[in-house]
Amino acid sequence: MSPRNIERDRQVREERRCQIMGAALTMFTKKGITACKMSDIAQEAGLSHGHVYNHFVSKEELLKCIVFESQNLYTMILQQMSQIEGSVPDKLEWMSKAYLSDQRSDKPYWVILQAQATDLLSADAKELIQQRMFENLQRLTAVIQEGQKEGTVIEGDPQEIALMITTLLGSVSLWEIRGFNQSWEISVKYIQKLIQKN
Amino acid sequence: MSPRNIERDRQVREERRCQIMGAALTMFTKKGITACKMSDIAQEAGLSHGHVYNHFVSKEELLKCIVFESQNLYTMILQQMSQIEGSVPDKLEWMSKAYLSDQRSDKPYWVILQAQATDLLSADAKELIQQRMFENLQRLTAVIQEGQKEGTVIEGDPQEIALMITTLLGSVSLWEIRGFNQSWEISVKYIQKLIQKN
Amino acid sequence: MSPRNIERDRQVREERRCQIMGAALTMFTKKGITACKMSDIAQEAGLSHGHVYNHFVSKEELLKCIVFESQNLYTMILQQMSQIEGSVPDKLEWMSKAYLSDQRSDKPYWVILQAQATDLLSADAKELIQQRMFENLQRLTAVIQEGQKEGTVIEGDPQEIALMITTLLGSVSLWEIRGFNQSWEISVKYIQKLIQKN
Amino acid sequence: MSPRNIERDRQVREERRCQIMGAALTMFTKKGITACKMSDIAQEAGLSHGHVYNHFVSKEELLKCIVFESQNLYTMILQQMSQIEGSVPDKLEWMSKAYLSDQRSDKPYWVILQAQATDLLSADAKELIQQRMFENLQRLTAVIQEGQKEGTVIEGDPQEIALMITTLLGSVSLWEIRGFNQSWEISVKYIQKLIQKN
DNA sequence: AATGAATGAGTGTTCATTCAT
DNA sequence: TATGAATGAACACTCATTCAT
Repeated sequence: MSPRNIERDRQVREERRCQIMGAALTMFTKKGITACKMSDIAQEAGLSHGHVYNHFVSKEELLKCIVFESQNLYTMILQQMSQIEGSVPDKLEWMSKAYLSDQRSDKPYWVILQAQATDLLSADAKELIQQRMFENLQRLTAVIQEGQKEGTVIEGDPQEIALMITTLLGSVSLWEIRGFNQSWEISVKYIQKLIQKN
Repeated sequence: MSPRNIERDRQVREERRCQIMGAALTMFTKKGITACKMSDIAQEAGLSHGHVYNHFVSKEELLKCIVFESQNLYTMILQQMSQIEGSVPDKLEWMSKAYLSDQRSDKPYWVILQAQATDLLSADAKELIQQRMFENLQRLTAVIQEGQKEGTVIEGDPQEIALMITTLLGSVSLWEIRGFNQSWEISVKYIQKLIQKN
Repeated sequence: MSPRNIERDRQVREERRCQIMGAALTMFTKKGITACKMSDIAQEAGLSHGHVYNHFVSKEELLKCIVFESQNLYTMILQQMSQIEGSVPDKLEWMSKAYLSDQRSDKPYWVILQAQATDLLSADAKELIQQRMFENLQRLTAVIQEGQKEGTVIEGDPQEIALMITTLLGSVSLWEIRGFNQSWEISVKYIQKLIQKN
Repeated sequence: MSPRNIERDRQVREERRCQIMGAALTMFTKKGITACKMSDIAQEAGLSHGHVYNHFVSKEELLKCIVFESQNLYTMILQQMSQIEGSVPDKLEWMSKAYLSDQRSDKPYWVILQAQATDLLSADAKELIQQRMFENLQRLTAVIQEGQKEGTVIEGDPQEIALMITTLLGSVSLWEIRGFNQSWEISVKYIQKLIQKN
């Protein structure tokens, strides 16, 4: 009735939404997006499967939201990196650590990978995901160019280099899933090596 | 008694088997292993879905065979690499090209990745896949050690280096799936960069 | 070419037919007629499943032949009984023993029972089976009447009594299948008791 | 939280369960357990086939429940029989009528028979069914012994006699299925005859 | 909002039957 | 005759989605 309650309701609703998305990311990671049932997600989130549909109209919609959210997080990391003080290699080191340490058992990269390879999503949705990926790639490319200008990053097509780093980070994040018990931390120095000028 | 040509039959049977496995690798790559139907595979192979079961008792069995076959191919590439004349960086270059060029639209790495994350396979099967992965990693590690001895490869834990190379190769092989149109060929020089002594 | 060979061929063919029918009776008993595959039968008979179709056009046909054969055997037992020297109770005792001892692990009654309750057979076929059953029932009824005339069998509707005996014999033959380890032999004396005049 | 009436839900759920079990007994009787489809049962029960699985995890499970339920009903009849006033022959007469009249077109004995002979059920399940059958046989045996003590039942191994009665009841209950139109009622006097002292 | 009963399209798998050899 | 590769209709079972309460 009072505006207080309306605001409160909106907040609660938003919380539920996050709760579901978190649960979905966890379960999509654990079971794979096709094998993961809506009821798995609901159970992980602690509510009934019917109720999930009060927040997301379909599994497809839910997946899209998760993917976009994950991409936004990556965008934010890239933006924060730009504002780091220091050389470009320093920035990249910070970014690598931020990207890899952020994840516990959830693997957003893994979910995006599956999303791009399933037919649960429409071609349009996939296109949009890809476009956002490119935007993030451009953000990284810009930093690489900056590094080449300041002479701290190897020569070569900056987009190639950015692509190399992005995909390598993703693959490293999958070590846990694949049964490699190495910590992601060791990868940071090799990524540095990859871009450093001799 | 039998009016059939036993030897001929055996050959045809073997061919059909390969045909099915090829089709399965293609379709698993294209649709994802869970979303890919047995009838998709049958259609791609040009036979009825029922007949697939005369060669593989289940989808699980078929997946296992494909994964093992793919791992065997990688093993063979690693073994051939060892016998290449030249320095270790030369060997690694040959191996990278062999690994990446071998694939057209089929992405064995992608299928293995999914296989490790699906619950279509039993824990036992996954364990076996992982074990074979480690064996291949050891083969690569040995070559890295050789390179360190001959002084052409950077110092550092050789297994870490091998893991980085493996990871990089895998991540590059997914470019096509993810909608990056860059050719894999540019990646070879980065592997060289990764291992080169400064 | 020679009549010798033609005759010989006919014999061999007839043997094959019996072989298949025997295998089918065994396997229908063991697995149930719906669950029993044509290839189970072929394997038991020692030939390929395709070859079964050179002797029986379908599973339905094969089942019908077995049922008719089993009914014929029962008919023969009933006919032989009529020619036994002695009182009607003696005849019935002989018949009970002949019926029950004839079977090893094959249970013709069990197969007929299933045949009457499955939709593998057409209504027409079931009707025919039932008609033959009635014919056999009439044969037994006649003997009961004879016994009533000679004063060795209880009064009452002779067809009722015949039905009682027939179905009881069938059920006793199923003891083995049902896990009762009692020998069928003990049942004979109770059947005697059932019909004897006080 | 829940806008549902828990108690009401439980009741409805229980009703549905009974409804399905009843439909399954009917259809298993009519078509045979292997030939009977889950959707036949669902249709008979007036709901979708998918929903059956919300109550029984599999066809096997459903069959087991029906068999156990049928055996429990028989157990109850045997227990009630023990408390009947009168001689043992009176008790047996009551029991025979209770057993045979209870069934309309459903034939629990027929379903149990099939259950013991199909490979739909595991060996363990079959064992359990058999064990319960023996328990019921023992209950009947005890009554026979009682009759022998009071001098109203013939001498002889009481378990043999109990087995004969059980067998006879079963065989009579199949008359309808086998196309014999005789009423079961006539059979009651034969059971009396079977046990009566001369 | 919140639940879970209910639906039915969809998928893996089986098996009777056909037919080229 | 004899084989087994090949087909496809059929069925058990699953799960996203809907909706009455």
